[in-house]
Amino acid sequence: MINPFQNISTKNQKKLLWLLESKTRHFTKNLSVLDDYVNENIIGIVKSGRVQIQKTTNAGNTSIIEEMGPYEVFSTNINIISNEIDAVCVEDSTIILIDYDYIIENIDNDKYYFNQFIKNLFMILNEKVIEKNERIEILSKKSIRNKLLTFFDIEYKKRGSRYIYLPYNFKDLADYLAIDRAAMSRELGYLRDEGFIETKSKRITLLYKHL
Amino acid sequence: MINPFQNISTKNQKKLLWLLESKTRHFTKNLSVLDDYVNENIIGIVKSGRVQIQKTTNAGNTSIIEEMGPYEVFSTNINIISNEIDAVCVEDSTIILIDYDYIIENIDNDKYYFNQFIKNLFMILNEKVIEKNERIEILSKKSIRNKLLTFFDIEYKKRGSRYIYLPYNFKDLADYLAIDRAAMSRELGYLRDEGFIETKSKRITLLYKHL
DNA sequence: TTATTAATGTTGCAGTTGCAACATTTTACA
DNA sequence: TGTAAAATGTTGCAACTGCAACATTAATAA
Repeated sequence: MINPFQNISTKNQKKLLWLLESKTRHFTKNLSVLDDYVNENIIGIVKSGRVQIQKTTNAGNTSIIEEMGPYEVFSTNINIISNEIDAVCVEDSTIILIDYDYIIENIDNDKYYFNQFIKNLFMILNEKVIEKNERIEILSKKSIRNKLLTFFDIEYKKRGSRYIYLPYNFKDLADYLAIDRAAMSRELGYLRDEGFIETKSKRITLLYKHL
Repeated sequence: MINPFQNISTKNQKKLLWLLESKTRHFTKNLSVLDDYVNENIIGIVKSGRVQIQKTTNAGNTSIIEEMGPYEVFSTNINIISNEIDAVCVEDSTIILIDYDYIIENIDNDKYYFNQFIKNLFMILNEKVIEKNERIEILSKKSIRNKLLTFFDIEYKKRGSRYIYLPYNFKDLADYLAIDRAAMSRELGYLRDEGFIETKSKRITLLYKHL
């Protein structure tokens, strides 16, 4: 995880935030962060607390897409794909809000801290693109089984371990894979029966050779 | 589309490319651009010609994910998700190749042209993320009908027109939506029968009210 | 023009999936 | 510890979808 302020001194951080006319706002638990900025391009940096990117289905169910802590970055562009998706504080939080256009249109290109900040954001975006690509690769598979196996493959390659610990529950995994939870549970059962995997609580063990 | 060299003079472009130790390579038609750089993070900028991001299925069929002309940017990180995907020249092309790490690790942060270049890349990445999000939103829908309708919605919002001209064929659209072409054709037929859309060659007209 | 190939449309069918409903297990917390 | 709530497992069923095979139409080049 890349800190958007890495290689920028505390003193310069302040200058930077002033230069970009950023706003630091406190949000109490359950408040939506970007509600007041619906049609703007806002970059949010979590200073303290925790923010969840949530999706609310038309049935009224909410699911968690992502959860972020201090110095993680979100934005309308990166995360808020549709009007079903929102950024919500799950604790009292302090968020730094920066207008994307202020970054792009700023002409003070000679400030070291400004350029470093953009470089950091560039690196963060690069990571986000990779994550999005992973998800697209999974979602492009046409069966639940292939979605699961692709997910396992990616996790295996990332962590280099046959043990996958889910940092969320199976409902959230099903949402991530865009499949029905019950159908996923059924397919996991088949994979278990066929000896491909073992599951114990939130840990999945990959038993197959061809990895 | 953002030119990665926008706001950088020709003279400074040369300095930049030298600073980043970039390589400008010529590729004849049908050559793979990133074959020699499989496990590296390479950014490619099309200088002349055309490059396609292609996917080859295990059955040996290739489909086009994206096509790019002069001053469009691709990279292993952004495009080459899996080893099924490759960047291939469809014409004789000249490509500028830059190592991602050279950009990140460069310490000459005081060069105007360097900072401007990163800013440009940041904007380009931002656009790519938006595109990826669009695709994820579509792929997350559970039925072919909803995938199509979501695709229509996004196109309508982007272009503001009820006419959608496909810049590719229906097979490529099916690949983009990650659905079977025949099943898509069937569903488009239903949508036609139910009066939601009209199709004429590669033009789709949206007839429904709730847009 | 005509021949050939590519693109698109159509359809039967079997397998997969979403959905709903309920059972069981785990977790949270009073 | 006990109890309620949440998470997970299970299953029948109808609908959807992928697949294959073939028909039709459009595009391309000789």
